[in-house]
Amino acid sequence: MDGVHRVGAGRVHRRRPARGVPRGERTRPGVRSARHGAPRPRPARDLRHLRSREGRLLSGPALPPRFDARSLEARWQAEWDRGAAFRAPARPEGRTYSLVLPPPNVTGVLTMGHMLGDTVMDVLVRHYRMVGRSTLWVPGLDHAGLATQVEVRRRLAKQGIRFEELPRERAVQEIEAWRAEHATRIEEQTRAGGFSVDWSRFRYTKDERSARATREVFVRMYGEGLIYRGERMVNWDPRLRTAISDLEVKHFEETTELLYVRYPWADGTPGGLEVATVRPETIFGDVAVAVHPDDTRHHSAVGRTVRVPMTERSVPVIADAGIDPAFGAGALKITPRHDLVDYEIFQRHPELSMPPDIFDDGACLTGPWVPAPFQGLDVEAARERATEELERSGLLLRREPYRHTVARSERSDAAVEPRISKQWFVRMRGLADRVAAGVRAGEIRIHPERWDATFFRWLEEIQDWCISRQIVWGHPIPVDRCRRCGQDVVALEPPTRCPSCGSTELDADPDVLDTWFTSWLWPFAALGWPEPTEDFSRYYPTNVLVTGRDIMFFWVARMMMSGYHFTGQPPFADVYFTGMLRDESGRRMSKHLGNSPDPLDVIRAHGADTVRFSLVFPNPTDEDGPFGPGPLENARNFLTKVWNLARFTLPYVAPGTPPPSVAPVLDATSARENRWILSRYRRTAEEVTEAIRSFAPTRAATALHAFVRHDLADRYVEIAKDALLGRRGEPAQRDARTTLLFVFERTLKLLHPFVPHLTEELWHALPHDGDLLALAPWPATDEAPADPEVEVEMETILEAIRWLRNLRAEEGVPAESIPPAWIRPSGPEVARVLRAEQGMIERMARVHPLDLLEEGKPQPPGVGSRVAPLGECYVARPTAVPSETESLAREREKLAQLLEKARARLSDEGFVRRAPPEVVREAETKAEELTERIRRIDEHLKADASSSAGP
RNA sequence: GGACCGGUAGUCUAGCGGUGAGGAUGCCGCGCUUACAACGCGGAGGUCGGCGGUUCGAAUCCGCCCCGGUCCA
Repeated sequence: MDGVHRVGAGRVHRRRPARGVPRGERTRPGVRSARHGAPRPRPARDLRHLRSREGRLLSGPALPPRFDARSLEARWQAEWDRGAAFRAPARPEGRTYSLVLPPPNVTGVLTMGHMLGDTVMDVLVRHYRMVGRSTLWVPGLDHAGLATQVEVRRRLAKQGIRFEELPRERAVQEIEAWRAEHATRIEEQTRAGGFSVDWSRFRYTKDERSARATREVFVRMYGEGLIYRGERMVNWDPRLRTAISDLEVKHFEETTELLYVRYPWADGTPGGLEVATVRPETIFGDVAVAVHPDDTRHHSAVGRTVRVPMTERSVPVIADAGIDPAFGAGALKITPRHDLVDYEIFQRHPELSMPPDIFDDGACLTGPWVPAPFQGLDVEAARERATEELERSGLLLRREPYRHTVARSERSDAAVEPRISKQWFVRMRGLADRVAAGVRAGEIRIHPERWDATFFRWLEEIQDWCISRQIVWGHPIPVDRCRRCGQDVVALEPPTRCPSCGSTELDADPDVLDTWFTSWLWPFAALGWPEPTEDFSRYYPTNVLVTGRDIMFFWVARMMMSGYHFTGQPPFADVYFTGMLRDESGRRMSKHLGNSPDPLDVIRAHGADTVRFSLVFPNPTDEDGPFGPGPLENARNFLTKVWNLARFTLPYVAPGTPPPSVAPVLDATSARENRWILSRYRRTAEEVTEAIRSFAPTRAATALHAFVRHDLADRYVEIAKDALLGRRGEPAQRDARTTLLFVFERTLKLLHPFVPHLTEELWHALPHDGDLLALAPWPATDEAPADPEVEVEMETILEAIRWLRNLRAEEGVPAESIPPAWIRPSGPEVARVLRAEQGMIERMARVHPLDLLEEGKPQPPGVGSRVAPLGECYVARPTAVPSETESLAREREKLAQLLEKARARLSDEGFVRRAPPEVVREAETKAEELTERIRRIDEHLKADASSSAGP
């Protein structure tokens, strides 16, 4: 039976009970067993656990000392599935909360970065689900056209197959095979994380419905004039032989050689123009040499003609203000087909005509203008050959190393060849303006806000988007071209004859669409658009989009454009950008670097909850931060703490105890710690709720972590033990038990969005109301009373405990001994509180008896002392120990410095006159308090000196 | 070349005009205590990147510089 868990078979209902309907009979915690942890190294501990386990058996069902994350998580994931807990209702009642999971690329498997985003989304979704919203989280997958084709091409190359040589159909088959493998892995990874997506709504960007949406959008935009076909300068990837968009180009600093080449005068006069270039192989495409009109060095040259080196062609020298006179010798060769700047200059000079292309699709020299010896050479070879040739002919004046930026294709790493080419484009200006206006108006909010500026700048500088790709894998461009009259036919259904000439000879456009041309429709296409589906009408617009900053422009901005344009609404109300994870050596984790571990391995090793928590705490989810053993261990320790809190709580819950439906009602006679922990709980509930709703998951997790560890475990539980065990009478025991159960149960609810599996397990071990914690109501934040007075009082008490413990440690009081102690309170209020909780202080500080000294009474003999803000503290010394003079003197010095600072401020006229009165008063009080404490230290020092001088 | 973001103990962070600059982790000391050694208690550790300025008062606001990162050309 070892390791087998039974979770109340038949207790989990298929459906969430309709709201307002009384819930079914309360369930009792099931009996469960679990594998115990690995054998522990120290025998002493084993003994203790044996004892504790015996104790548990007497008081009811026990949780094992350690939890087995793997079996526990698998079990609850199965329960959630069985209960269809995350299936969004087709006809939601009340408010909805919806979002799409950024569909991961089928290119590979998920990285830890995906886990981060998914965790943030799940925190939001689970919270809003518990709040009672009808939630829909749509999972999906992106066909990632070019990226996937590159991966498959690489895999085939390893088998010695050239992708380009495969027939189109066969190529698509290969890619489909790849997709099938990776889709499974990606789903497995997502499931392992326990993310509450609605798998029944799963979509793929290349399924039939996405194809329809894509086609619809293209046809519509073509009709509106927002899509056009044109001959323009594009980024050409010569390795993949396709155009790519501006965003798919990355710039790198590289050092190459700058050549100074003489273009001889065409009329044979000696000399010529000195032209600097890093690309001598493009000389064959030159149509002119340009200089700046104000450049006096070249005034006489303008209008003359020079011979293009290595050719017999002559070209004019022209003047253009676009030339930088400081570059090289101030003269630039103009190659309009292969450089954007040159192209722009060319367009300003109608006297020039467009030359033929000198490169083929693979960037090898070709065409009528290229001399025979250069025909067929690739860029590298041609550059080398041209340099040699120039040198040989004496036209190479000099060469020097030159640092400049080189454009490379993101996918293939090949140097991008700017090239004039006929492609399909989307007109972006109007779309971008609508988005900018929407974001400015607050229709969409970006979190963290600091990314606004980056976002707007890009929208302002936006260029038209090249959407056609000369590859296999993608949605076909829905255009047919008439072979007879050349007319483009753009229609939803493939046409049979040309509408203008009637010809039936039509050729489908061989190109496919950029993958983002489908992805940008995701928030509504994933909900069924353009069909008027129930999901679309009820769950669109979505509430939030969570993703990495790296696709802010690729995807997020474009989704906003398409959302506004096609649905008339922003696709989501909030955008949240997560940070990037860094590995142990501080490098960013990325697919590219291959330094992200497989999430599935990490989850198997540590458990999904541990991984999730380590991703949100302590490093902010919206900033780059480390992921590795440190954060993981931290999270694991915290979860163990929660587990053990449950083990502690359970024995105090008598069989038949009802679930905590309301906060315990505690009057002023109830133990102070109970009122205190309720108040602290309330503040935590408020903070957690507020933080989640303001997209600050880390702040919420931090608040929970601090509350659980410091307030609940370290303080409340320790203080309340006596009462819980019944040593303080039955009413006190009842109060403590009710309070503990309430606070712990509610804490599990607050923790659930972060660590769903563990909390689900523990919640079921306690009295609870409902079938699944995942569907339980989120705690109302005003359920428990806030009691600021008690919080202040407890602070004083905890301070006293801390000072006494500190004294014990510093005076070398043996751990097992319980010495007498004294406090001389600094005021009546402190005295009142300390007197009221003398017993608590004694137990917690391990002193006995604790007496409060009145003002003027002498300090007891043989004690160690400290002067704390709340008063003087004394603990009997174990034996004769070294004088405390030294530490007291150190303390005095510190206080004296502070006092000096305070006095300096108070004697500053500007401060007294201009600072707000309450700040001045505060400073005065502080100075008085410090003076008093120093006076008392001085008294001690005097007494000490006289006593050590004595016998 | 143009911008943007960040720089707080060994590490990660909170604070964003008035605090004795919080917390986590790591480190050191002590371990009594049947929830927990994956733990408890205590401690040490900081010129808040540097220099100027504004202010009665600056980690916090402004300017310049240095370092790290990112985006755009």
